Amino acid sequence: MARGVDPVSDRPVYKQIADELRRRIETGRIAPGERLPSESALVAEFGVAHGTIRQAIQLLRSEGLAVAEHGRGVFVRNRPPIRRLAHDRFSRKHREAGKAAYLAEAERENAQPRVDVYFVGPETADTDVAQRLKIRKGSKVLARRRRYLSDGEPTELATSFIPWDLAKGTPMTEINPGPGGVYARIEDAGRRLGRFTEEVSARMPTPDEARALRLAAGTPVLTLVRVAYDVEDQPVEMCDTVMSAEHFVLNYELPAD
Amino acid sequence: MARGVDPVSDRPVYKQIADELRRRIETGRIAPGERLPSESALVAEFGVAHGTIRQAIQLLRSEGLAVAEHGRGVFVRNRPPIRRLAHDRFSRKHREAGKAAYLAEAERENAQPRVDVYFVGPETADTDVAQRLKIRKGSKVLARRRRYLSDGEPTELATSFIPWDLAKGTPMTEINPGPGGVYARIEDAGRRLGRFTEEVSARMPTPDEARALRLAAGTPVLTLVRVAYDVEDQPVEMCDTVMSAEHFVLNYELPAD
DNA sequence: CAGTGGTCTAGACCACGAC
DNA sequence: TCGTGGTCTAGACCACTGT
Repeated sequence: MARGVDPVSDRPVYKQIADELRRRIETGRIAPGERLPSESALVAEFGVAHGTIRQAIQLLRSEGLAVAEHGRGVFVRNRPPIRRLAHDRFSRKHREAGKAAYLAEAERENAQPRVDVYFVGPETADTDVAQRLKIRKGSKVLARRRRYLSDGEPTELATSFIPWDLAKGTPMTEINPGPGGVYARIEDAGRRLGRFTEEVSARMPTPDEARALRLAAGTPVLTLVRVAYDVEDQPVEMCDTVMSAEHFVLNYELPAD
Repeated sequence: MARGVDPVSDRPVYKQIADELRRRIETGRIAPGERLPSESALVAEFGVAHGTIRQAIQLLRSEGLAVAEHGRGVFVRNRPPIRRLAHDRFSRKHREAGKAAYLAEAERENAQPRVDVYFVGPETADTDVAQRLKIRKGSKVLARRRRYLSDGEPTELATSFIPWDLAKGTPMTEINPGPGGVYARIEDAGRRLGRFTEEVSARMPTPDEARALRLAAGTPVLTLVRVAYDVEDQPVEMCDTVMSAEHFVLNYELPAD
């Protein structure tokens, strides 16, 4: 054993090696974006087996400190710039200016926005959707499944559900719902919006989500379920969102009374 | 190779085994809380090496589907009941009823609340704290570091910072700040609260956080930074919170205007 | 092509929990 | 004590990236 690892310590060797590499990253000795020594170099340096080095690197990857690229090397993760969702994201003034929320946001961030629309069409409401929209399970709803990208990098998967009676025959059923987005069309249909509720949580992504968001292993997702209510407090839309946690900080404001 | 795994497939064997086990979990063939077959049983069943089985199980653990207990076995994770933070968490009516936010919450959940106070005393503001409290970096602040538990299970780590001029000589500097909590004492000091902002994000825990919250490997944390402002919009407190993501759903309400 | 990370084997020994 | 998961070795071969 060459340097830094104590084979008789209680702490497993692979964790000691991870500690040492983590130290190098945190002190900037290996800067963000730089490559770690290759596995074989680390085998030589620490005098351990290939598998042990891989365990150490696996640990750093699960901590989100490093990303491996097959055939190229293991690199120190450079944290991408963070997007901030303001609490006025759904303010009427943006809708009236003809901007959907994500466009208003992208403009503020000077990022190139893109939306991949996966599916727009009728589906039947499952238990969760039905409960939140206060309709019967199995009722027809309009589903809009899409992926948002910023400067080409996927940031967010979103699915909206709108009661079919409200959506049918309107531009909501089109790929592009027009200026101001779906919320503007809901107001066009005479349902003035009153409030939104949002439920935020976090978890590890499913394999599908990790692929669609191009997430590195060990990156969690933020999940957000938003329900829009009209001024009579009837739910008119719900939106289920899965976000790459690294790209987002969600901002909220609460009154003290 | 016994069943289910195709050694010539593109998909690595360990992933195929993880797929098969995931299927058993998702279909309920192995119910939440139940034990998976032991590693040696799986070695026999799939006809692969020990290390390959461990890779498969590692994958399930990183997805949060299974937890390993040394010497006992690997168990299907049973999702714990979820706590919900209402948006009226900091309403004046709770404060006036003499309840700190977490107590009002625990009461609603019928859970046994506990707080471990790690430290209460003066510290100097770092860049982030100073910026949010609009004070000079290095200024003296009161820090209150604590851990919240619900029915004995740790759920949340929180650190509050209060400008020293506001806190000194008040019960805020005591372990127990009295009925209604720190926010009630801030109002006692003549700074009526006007609003709160909250910033929510998610990430993987540091090793320290994982230990203090007794997190299973592969469980992310929600982080929340709250700043309290008085009616003159001066910041009076900030609170940095790290929560076990499994235990929390954060609820917010947004106006449409 | 050489060098990188990714998968897999066969075996050894250790540490923990329950009986 | 026995069965469980955890660590580690030494070596093989594969898949991807760059030149």
